[in-house]
Amino acid sequence: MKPSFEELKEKLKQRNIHLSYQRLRVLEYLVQNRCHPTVEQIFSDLQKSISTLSKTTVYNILKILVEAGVVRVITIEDYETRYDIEVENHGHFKCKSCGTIYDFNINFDLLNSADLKNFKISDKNVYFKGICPRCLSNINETNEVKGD
Amino acid sequence: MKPSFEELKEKLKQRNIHLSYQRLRVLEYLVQNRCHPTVEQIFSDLQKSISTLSKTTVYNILKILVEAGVVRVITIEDYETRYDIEVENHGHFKCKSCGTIYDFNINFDLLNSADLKNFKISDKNVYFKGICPRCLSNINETNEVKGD
DNA sequence: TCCCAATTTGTAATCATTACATATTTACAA
DNA sequence: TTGTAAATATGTAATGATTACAAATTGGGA
Ligand SMILES: [Mn+2]
Ligand SMILES: [Mn+2]
Ligand SMILES: [Zn+2]
Ligand SMILES: [Zn+2]
Repeated sequence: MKPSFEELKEKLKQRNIHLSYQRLRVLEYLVQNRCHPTVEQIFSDLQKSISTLSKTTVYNILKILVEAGVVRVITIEDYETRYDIEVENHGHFKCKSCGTIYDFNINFDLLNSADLKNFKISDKNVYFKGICPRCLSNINETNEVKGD
Repeated sequence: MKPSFEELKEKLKQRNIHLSYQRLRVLEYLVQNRCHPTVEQIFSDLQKSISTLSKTTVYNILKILVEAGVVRVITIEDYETRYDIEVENHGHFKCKSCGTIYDFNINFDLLNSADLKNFKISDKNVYFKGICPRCLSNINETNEVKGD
């Protein structure tokens, strides 16, 4: 878990993926910004320091990184695709109030279903939605009421 | 589970949602087609018998049904939104080969994570991907090889 | 240095979804 | 039954994310 930039570079080299400047910067961005950013966030942030960057390049690179297995796609909402540098199994919780996506650990071994006995499973995603503790306490403060 | 058309109509009445002809036909379609159809599938199939139907209407109705809690949105892939008349907790498996989305039962009580102790959870989605038994056997036949 | 292939870039095309104005239907009172 | 306002449906235009594509740039080996 928590793959380092160096480990990821090594993994890409092993898969014969050339480490161009743009690819390294996108990879570095994802390592440093584990908030599950959108393409727009990655592009607009990186463009500040790479003025020639094209959004098409960001799309291309993300596709390559996903195919290489070092990035995973998060589709909690049908209107926004997000990207995660952590590819090991973990759950995602999206707060409906502030929009933050939290990681959480769950025992994926307990997720076995007899119904899938003869299926070959290659990807597992667990998406929850609700209200995060920070927003819950804000709501309580606003209402000036203690408890639920 | 397996909500009947009549039960769903009753549920909508209770929520003061007028049962217009188009709404009933979309509801009926979802009850009869539990393959998790896309808007395009619902629209093009229904248009055969409702020639004046508008795709905007299908979008509007699905939005209302989702808000009323009788339909759930499935976002396994970022490029296609699907709809499910079964809103009780269950998992979804998408076959990467044939595209079929299968339902499967899992014990959602086991899905608790200590990390979410103070979170208010309102929606739980479990999405798996892989190859279904039918496609697995087709692949084996094609290769004329037994076993994996 | 020169050349070829990989990579990046910018623009145009695609396509699902939404916005919005108009048409139709429904509910209900007179 | 008729009139009227609100709800619902329709059709078209606008939006916005993603992809397609051709041209420009880069980088490594001969
Ligand atoms: Mn994550
Ligand atoms: Mn289902
Ligand atoms: Zn929050
Ligand atoms: Zn299949």
